[in-house]
Amino acid sequence: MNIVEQIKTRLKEEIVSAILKANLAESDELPAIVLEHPKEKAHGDYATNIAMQLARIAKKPPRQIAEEIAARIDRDSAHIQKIEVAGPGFINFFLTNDYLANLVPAILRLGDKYGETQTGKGKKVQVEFVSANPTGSLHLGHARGAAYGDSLCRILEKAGYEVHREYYINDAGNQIHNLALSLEARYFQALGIEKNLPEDGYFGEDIVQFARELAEAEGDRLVKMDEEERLDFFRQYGLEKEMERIKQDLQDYRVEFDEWYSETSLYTSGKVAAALKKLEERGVTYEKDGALWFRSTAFGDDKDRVLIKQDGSYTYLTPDIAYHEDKFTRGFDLLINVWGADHHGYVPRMRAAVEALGYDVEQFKVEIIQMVNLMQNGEKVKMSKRTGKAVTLRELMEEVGIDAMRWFFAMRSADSHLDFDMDLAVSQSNENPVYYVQYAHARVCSILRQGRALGYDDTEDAVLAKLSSEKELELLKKLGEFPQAVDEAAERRATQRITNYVFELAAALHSFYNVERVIDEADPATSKARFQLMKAVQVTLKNALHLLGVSAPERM
RNA sequence: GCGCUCGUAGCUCAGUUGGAUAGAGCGGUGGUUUCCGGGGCCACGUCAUGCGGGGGUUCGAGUCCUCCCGAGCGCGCCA
Repeated sequence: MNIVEQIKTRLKEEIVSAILKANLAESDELPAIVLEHPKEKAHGDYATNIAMQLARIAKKPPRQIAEEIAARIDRDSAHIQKIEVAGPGFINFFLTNDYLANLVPAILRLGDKYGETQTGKGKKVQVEFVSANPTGSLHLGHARGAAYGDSLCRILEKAGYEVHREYYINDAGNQIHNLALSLEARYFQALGIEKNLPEDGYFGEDIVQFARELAEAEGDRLVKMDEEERLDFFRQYGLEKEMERIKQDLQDYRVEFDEWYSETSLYTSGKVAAALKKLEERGVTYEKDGALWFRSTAFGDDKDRVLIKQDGSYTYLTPDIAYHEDKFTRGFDLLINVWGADHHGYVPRMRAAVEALGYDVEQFKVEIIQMVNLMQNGEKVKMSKRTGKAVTLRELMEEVGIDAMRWFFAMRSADSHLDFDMDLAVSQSNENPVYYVQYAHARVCSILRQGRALGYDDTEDAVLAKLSSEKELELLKKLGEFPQAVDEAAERRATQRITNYVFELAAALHSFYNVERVIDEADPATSKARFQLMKAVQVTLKNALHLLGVSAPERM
């Protein structure tokens, strides 16, 4: 348990024991003690509203209850300097600062591990994200989903969860057939043979390029091939090339996956048939108009859904149900799906399927990633200037940089629409939050370099009680909040909790820096303590930025 | 028509299981420089008829319920 958690736990225990001592409630009717971190500094380090909650049970006015509790708290054992009863019955706790001195050595000892918590220990989470069809380049919407999903995974891991990152490849079905036809047409065209793309084909530059490479490598060998054989080839080839490109884009974007799960494999392994059989056995299917239906309305969906079409083929839903059945049988405690906003209508039927298969819907979460508007010169950018098509992930990486993208996509809650300001993202100025926080890190590194040149070091004994000025204490408190920020971000699946934390920590650092001097040769004892404080800030900033996939440069 | 999401300062957005005087950045104004990185810091104020509007639940509502308005998206035997 980290230091701040220890302090809070101790305080809660002390509050409970005070309530019991005052006979305000029996232990079995006691509500959970909530400690909050008041926004107003004048309200102390922690505050609890327990007196208001007890008003009904104890049948006394909240303020009187608060006074009775406050009087019975053992201040010394809970590191309390002062207790105040305020407002309608809040109890405000002002802590002594002695515990903060332990924070710096703890952070230095933990290093990269600082911020890790035990919250998710023993829980297996599977996160499925991006899962873009392998029929073209990743673009803007995928960029947001990838940034969010990857940061979420990193945060969950930091919070102790065992995380499995997965990309579902839709490598079966119509769209792959269309990909093959499109590639075939482009290949013929590359050889100077006229051939049209199918109406719902894919017109991307990527396919033109693949076809050109193929024409160079293979000449007209494929033209002479049997048509069915040829389409098979193009299906395989197109899929391979598209996935290769997607994987490269994601890797460059600092997004990693543990598993690339093939839809086709669900068919070949018999999992689709097995899932269908399970649904039939559970009595949630029926036949109508020559098709097989899933009675999803029995589980809250708007209408029933087709599983097997009249022509005997499956709908998209069917293998997806098999996929989720498979996820559950792999023993995950929680499944998180990150989907684009255009798929939100699909959520009720998938949830219905999860329930119909006999699983707890609470273990199935869908995070909807809202739309992104690219803004440039105050106007919406509809299409790429270069290609006239949708703006790709690759183009954005080249134009605004990975750090800015990862930060901007993580900094807003996923479920609200986002205006991505390209001008701001590329600006190297204080308007740009990602530069602001990276600058803080670079500045600290610069101080550390100078300290080391004077012989300071992280491991020597320093009198950390020297860190007692207002700015130092604020900075220490902010450093101590990191594990809690990780927990909250994981719990709410809210990446913006981390960007906000990093920003606050950077601000606390700059604010300290302007008032206090770290390296002062006239006062080596204070300098040593502050040097270690700076090292702790550097470690924490770096760890927090790492959760976002944003680099922590030592120089800028 | 139905459903989902959203509506908080001039702009872009935070706001933890309902809690005290609703915040941040940017934009604006004024300070700050013999100083470890001035890409910083500090202050001000706006500007919110108090969180789109009305009603309700509650000791207490931006947060929960309900109705209305507005925006986006979705409503296929497509994927």
